Amino acid sequence: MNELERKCVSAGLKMTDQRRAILKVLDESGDHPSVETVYVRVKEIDPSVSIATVYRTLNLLDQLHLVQKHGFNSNFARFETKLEHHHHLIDVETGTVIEFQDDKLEELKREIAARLGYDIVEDMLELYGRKKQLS
Amino acid sequence: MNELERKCVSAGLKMTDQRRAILKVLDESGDHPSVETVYVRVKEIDPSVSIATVYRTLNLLDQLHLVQKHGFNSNFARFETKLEHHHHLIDVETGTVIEFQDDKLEELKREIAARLGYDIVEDMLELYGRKKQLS
DNA sequence: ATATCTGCAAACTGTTTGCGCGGAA
DNA sequence: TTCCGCGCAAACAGTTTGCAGATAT
Repeated sequence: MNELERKCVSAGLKMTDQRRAILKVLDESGDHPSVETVYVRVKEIDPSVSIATVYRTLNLLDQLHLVQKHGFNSNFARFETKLEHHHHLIDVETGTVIEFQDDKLEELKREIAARLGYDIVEDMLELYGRKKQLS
Repeated sequence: MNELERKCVSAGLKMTDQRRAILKVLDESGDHPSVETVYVRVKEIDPSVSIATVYRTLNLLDQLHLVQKHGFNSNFARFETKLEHHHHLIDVETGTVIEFQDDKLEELKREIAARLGYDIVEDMLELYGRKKQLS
């Protein structure tokens, strides 16, 4: 029973085979899979799972804050299980995604929002960059 | 003939009544209207315009970099004509978008990217917030 | 026992596209 | 005259939902 599963149980969710399979996939995914990708991976474990269940479960986990739902400027959602707050730098040449975190940035964001009269509920910074040339 | 219209002509687009109406609406919109909103505003000028044309024109303008297309964590696109670099704070309650710019932020982003060995090509910060309560 | 969960298929939403007519250049 | 652009309706993709049966607790 993995961490995610434990949290689901204590959130009062019934632990079905389908959910166990989905949670296993999420737990083992180091990337940012789409619903379709999660679905494909889940079917390798249990081919009977329907995509409707994947959608329902993913949305449920998102509401429980056990996964993070991203838009990534695309017309479909992508998910990650890493819960610590972080941001993404995307290498425009290779598509590689680098995750980062910065305390000064966190403080500055809060400061900016406060100046505008808001409390931050959520936020997202995406840097698109090219590797520096060593000249 | 507004700025947008001039740019369209020099990009080789044919200037039809429909496009003129859409460009006028965009030019006069200080907010970040959705396709539907642009459509409604355009119909006040010319009720015969179809929503397909609004979609086609908006996408065209986006490709020409004459408007900026945003996702804003929503399932529909929103547009703005402001082209100068800035970021957005989205009111999660109302959907209102507030624009901001911050020099310290610009420097910090550059610093973070440099630390990771990158030069920024493009970037996007979105803050989702709730109005502070005056306690 | 019973409330929750499931698969299925149909519905929904935002968006795109093929078609044949019409209008800008 | 020649494309390009248009309105219309159908198609599309991703996602959600009503239903009736199945299952975890």
